[in-house]
Amino acid sequence: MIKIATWNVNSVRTRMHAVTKWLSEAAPDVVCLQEIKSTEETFPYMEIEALGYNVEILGQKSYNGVAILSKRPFEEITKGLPGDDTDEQARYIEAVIAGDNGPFRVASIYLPNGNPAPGPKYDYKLAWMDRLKVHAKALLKFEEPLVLSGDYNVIPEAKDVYSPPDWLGEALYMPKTRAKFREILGLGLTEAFEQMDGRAGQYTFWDYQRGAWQNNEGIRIDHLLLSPQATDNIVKFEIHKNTRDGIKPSDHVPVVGTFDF
DNA sequence: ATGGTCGCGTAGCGA
Repeated sequence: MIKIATWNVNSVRTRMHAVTKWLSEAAPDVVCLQEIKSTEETFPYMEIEALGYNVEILGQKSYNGVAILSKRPFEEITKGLPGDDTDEQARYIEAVIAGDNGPFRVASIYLPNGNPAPGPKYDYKLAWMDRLKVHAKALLKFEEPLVLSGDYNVIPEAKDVYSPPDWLGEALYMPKTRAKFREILGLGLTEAFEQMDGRAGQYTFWDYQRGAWQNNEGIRIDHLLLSPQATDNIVKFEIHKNTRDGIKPSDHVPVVGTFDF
């Protein structure tokens, strides 16, 4: 069994107390981190490697930054989303890892927020989603287990947000955003959540402001997108809500899939 | 109620 998790930690250095505790307790085999807000110079390699993980990052100072942690060695690493050589934001890293019955591929994705919409930031979001679609289409041709995991900054449906009317003008919920997300799914990917759960009100993010966590005013924006070969082999899906409690939590919680790879 | 909270880095932006 391979346990694959995604977690937007909102600064890996500030979150190390929570990250090390969760890694020890949940013991995932592969972890996709987003918003590490660190470069290779400042990333806490030692503490994470001490817990038994190999670490690869695409870092950036102050903003963004993604990482993949794996108990198994990496067979291949790709840094950056193809399709725009001028894009300097660190939002994509991909790895091939050996499973028990052959290799599987995992990506750590930090899709742009896109607010305010409309505007140049929203244009960047939509263009980034187009690039992701092109790349996902190419990856699906391998016909292998593939898990595209991360903070998509997309609320797929009304059931995935506490108050849909409040989000109509938000880049995370605008019709064009959701349509593009459906286009990506339409390539032949399945959302792990929809496959295994699908209920309304299952959130992965609660804002720091306005007592959102205490009032359960959340949104579901962290997703695992699966190729058919991964969908066929998922055995468990969990949202680790308890990490939203405690001292200095991230505003996102881990989303975890277990696979018979 | 046009606020409110984080993180980075030390002003103001991004979320």
